Amino acid sequence: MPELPEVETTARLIEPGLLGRTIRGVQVDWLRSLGGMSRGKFEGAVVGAKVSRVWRRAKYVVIDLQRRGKPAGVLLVHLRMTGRLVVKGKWVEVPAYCRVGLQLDRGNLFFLDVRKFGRFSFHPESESALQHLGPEPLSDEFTQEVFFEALHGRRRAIKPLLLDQGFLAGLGNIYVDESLFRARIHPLELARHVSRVKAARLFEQIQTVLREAIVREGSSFDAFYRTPEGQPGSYQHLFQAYGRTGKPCTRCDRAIRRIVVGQRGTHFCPRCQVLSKKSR
DNA sequence: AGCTACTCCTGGTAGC
DNA sequence: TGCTACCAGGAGTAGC
Repeated sequence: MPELPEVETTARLIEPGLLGRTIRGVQVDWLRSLGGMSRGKFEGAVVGAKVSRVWRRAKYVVIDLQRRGKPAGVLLVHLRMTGRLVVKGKWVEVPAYCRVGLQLDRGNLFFLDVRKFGRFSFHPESESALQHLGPEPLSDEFTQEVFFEALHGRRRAIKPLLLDQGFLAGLGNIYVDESLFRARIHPLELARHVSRVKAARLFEQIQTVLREAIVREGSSFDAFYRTPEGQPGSYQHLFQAYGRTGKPCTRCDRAIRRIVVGQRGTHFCPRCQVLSKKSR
């Protein structure tokens, strides 16, 4: 499922086909993808606008729009489970599972989404729509010290906390499991009981996992995530925990266990990731 | 504050 | 073969 590395890859790969393009028309095949806006309002907001920038914040692809050189709102695209963005050239038949399409002065942008959880929504400006999000894990403002202090005040288990986009932006189920595995921290360890040493390890592993996954253009292991060019990512070959239930731990050979934490499948090594007594 | 349960969705697959 | 039941899950929300 698309998390920070997959969304980063998507934003990077669609940008060349969108930059400077003007939106000529819209096609909406699933109204709820617009996140509550009517078809007519959406059309009025975007038709005639020009794309000035494509970037990523948390798990959102952000498409900045302009009119006559001035900011004219943003499109926020959240891929959720099965969303994809694809830029196609001149003539196309509409791809399967297309929920929203933008006809451009050159080419088309399609939002495809099998399960319809994703969103393709217009906002007058990005700040208020993105203000609920925590720090970017690869930004300068996110430091070891900031991370340790933030963990210190929380009584929640570490995994649900890392999945909370208001605490830290961009991580999802896969990269949380991988980061906790590499840092040797049990997913149910209470955040306040994560020592300074372990917090430093987790900080490093979160950044390492994300950077490596970006280089590999994300993870593809089922029929869903593909880059906008249709290629699978390759980080799934480096999974050590996620989806490896029953397989040997790469460090100690013990079988990887699967439990459910906050309704999410959670994978860890019961020997390497031990729950401290305080957190039991 | 932070937990659980529920909702939204559908393709794939296991079981019969 | 063809059917049903169940599974995956990000984020928002309700209720405790």
